[in-house]
Amino acid sequence: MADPENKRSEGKVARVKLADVANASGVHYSTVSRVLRPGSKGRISDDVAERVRSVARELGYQPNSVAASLRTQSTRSIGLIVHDMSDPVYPPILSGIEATLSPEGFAVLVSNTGYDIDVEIDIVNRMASRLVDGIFLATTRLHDPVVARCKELGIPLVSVLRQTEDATSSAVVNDCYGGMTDLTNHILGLGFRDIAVILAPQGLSTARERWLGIRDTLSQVGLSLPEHRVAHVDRMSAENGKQAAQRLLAAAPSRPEVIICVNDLVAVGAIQACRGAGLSVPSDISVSGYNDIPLVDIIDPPLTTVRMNLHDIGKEAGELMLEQFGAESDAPKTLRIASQLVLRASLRYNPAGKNRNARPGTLGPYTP
Amino acid sequence: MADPENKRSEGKVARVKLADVANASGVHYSTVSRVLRPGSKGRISDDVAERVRSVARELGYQPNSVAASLRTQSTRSIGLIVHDMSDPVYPPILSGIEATLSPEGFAVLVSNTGYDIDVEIDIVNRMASRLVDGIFLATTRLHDPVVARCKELGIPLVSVLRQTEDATSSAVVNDCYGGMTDLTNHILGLGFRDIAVILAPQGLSTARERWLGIRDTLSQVGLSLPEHRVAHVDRMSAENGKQAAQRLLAAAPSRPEVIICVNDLVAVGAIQACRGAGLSVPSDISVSGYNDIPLVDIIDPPLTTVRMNLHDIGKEAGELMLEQFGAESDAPKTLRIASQLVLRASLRYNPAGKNRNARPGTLGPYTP
DNA sequence: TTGTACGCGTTATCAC
DNA sequence: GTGATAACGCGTACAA
Repeated sequence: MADPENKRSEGKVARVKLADVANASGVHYSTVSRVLRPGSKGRISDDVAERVRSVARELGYQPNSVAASLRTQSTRSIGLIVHDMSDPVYPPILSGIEATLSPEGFAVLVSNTGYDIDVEIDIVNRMASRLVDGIFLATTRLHDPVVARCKELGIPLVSVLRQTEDATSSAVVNDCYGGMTDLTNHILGLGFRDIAVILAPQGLSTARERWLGIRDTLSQVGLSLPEHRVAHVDRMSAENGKQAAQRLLAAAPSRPEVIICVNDLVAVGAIQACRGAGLSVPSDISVSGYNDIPLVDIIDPPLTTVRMNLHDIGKEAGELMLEQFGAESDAPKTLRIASQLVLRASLRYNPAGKNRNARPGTLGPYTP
Repeated sequence: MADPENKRSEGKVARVKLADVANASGVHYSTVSRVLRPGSKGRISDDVAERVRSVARELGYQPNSVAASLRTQSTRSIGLIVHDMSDPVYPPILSGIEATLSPEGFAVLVSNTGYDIDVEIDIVNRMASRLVDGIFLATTRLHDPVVARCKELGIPLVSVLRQTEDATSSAVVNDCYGGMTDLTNHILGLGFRDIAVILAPQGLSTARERWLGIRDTLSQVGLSLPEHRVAHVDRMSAENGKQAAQRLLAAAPSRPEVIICVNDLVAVGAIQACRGAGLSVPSDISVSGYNDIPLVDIIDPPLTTVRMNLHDIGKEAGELMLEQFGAESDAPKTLRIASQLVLRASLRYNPAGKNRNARPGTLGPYTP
């Protein structure tokens, strides 16, 4: 049924190989190999090289990289494993990876796990079978069996976007801690004091760093969040964000001044929930996100968020991979790419927001 | 520098191969091959099969698919070529492709062309070198040298989302003509008569079909668009859409009742342009899009658009590819996947829109 | 500078 | 049923 081989041979155009070029050039095929591979050992006389090259071009010779791979034990292909490419954070990473690795002749094998760990393990095993030269893992958990499996298989690994707790493998991540710190400081600077958060499961470095960034910044000014100002989502979707925000609004008689959300989709859901509760954003309540995904600049209201430099993360991850190939056994590195605040209308300090249930403030004014 | 081979061998864990399993099992490695491959020729005694299998498991044998590929001339890998994965229409197609092809053991090689035709040709050549079993091309133009190149190379090709003029290769596309026809009929049914459009370059089947859908539907009720109601964008971005809409609004003293846009991003830009001109959408002017990309349901105003079933397009494309592998030389097929109207607030008929410059209507009421 | 010969790990086609 | 053996196309140490 699925038998590509048939079709290929049925293509009737027998691929031209080194031997064909060699015959047509009157030299041995090893000579052809040397000519066509820049950086092979012995030098070749210019006239032979020229003749071979022109014959190769004429015959339309295309190297068979499968045969080369079998010989060299390197496929010049690398895997990229993501939960779901439909999440807009991944495509820019892919293009960053391509930016550094395509010029080096690498191809990228992309696989979606669909958030299924068993699928993920299976993908790694298949990629190992295919002898990928390395794997970019965007799904890395703080404690990750998949990372362990890659080590076991001896496959060079670079985590992107997230990192393991022990940081024993290389990674390029966004500085989520710094990003959330900046955002929280900005929020405090505006005058907000009654703050709520919607968090994601703490098994990922992104989710955790963002939470720690908030918590530490608040505690520096003596603030801590009561339980009824903290909500959680299982997965970062708008729907989950909406429900979490509804829980927040129902959890206490007074509503918070601002909801800091773990990412943009959750924030979008939170905005919807506020609307549904008859609240206006940002007149009655403010909302912030994280990621700056496309279109959040033109939703209603435009979302205040934190932008990651995803393309750079991909580029740097590519560089790190190349380094791993080169070095004998480099110590694993973790690169943290800075993010930047993107201020938009969803966040505005409104001490006298209409309908606002006053809540006795115990804090003086705060200056950052 | 970039020398994956080093690393691999430095991984010191020599891969276990057929011969290793054979030694440990006391049989010949060809026997091991037969055992491990369901559907090989000769039958194997159950006890040998069992022993071999358990030894293989014990040793952690992973087949080397590069070696297998060299032998079978099939890599069970396929390419997916897109302009830019960041365009949200592509990821669902990828996951559809994976849905049909992963279970069959295929891996997907993804490449972004960055809208550069030379890069695209290069990508095809590289994929050919890698002996991909087939290519999914999402960039297909009505007259496409890349499609020709694939034919020349004898690589099975399935276009996704777009199709060539002559339809000489297989494709799975959205029924853009039907989708735009439905939308236009709906718009006419609401009472709209003074219609403007923003079109994309007609070198792609999607852009052309959408335009033809509009044009034919209008002409069926005796309408045709004057030049000042037609604008073009070079590329379908929000920024370009904004500029095109500005040109439309400046092109005539009266403004149109509705702007039908070639896709959602362009529509988003058009909405911004209308805002910028002091117009309210949809009170003063309506706007429609095409694609139903994420978040357009919650922008202001929510966008009326047409949804394509992208995941299905990918799935069917996978099926078509498998068919091509199986059949000797199937006649190329073009599958058209239906789309559906998604009605939202950006489109509302307002005969007496405030500020509206009346324009003498010469048409009676229209019933669809 | 160029040719020889071997091996990369499989699959497939022979024998036995 | 199972073992031996020849490809698959290329890279490279070694010989010439």
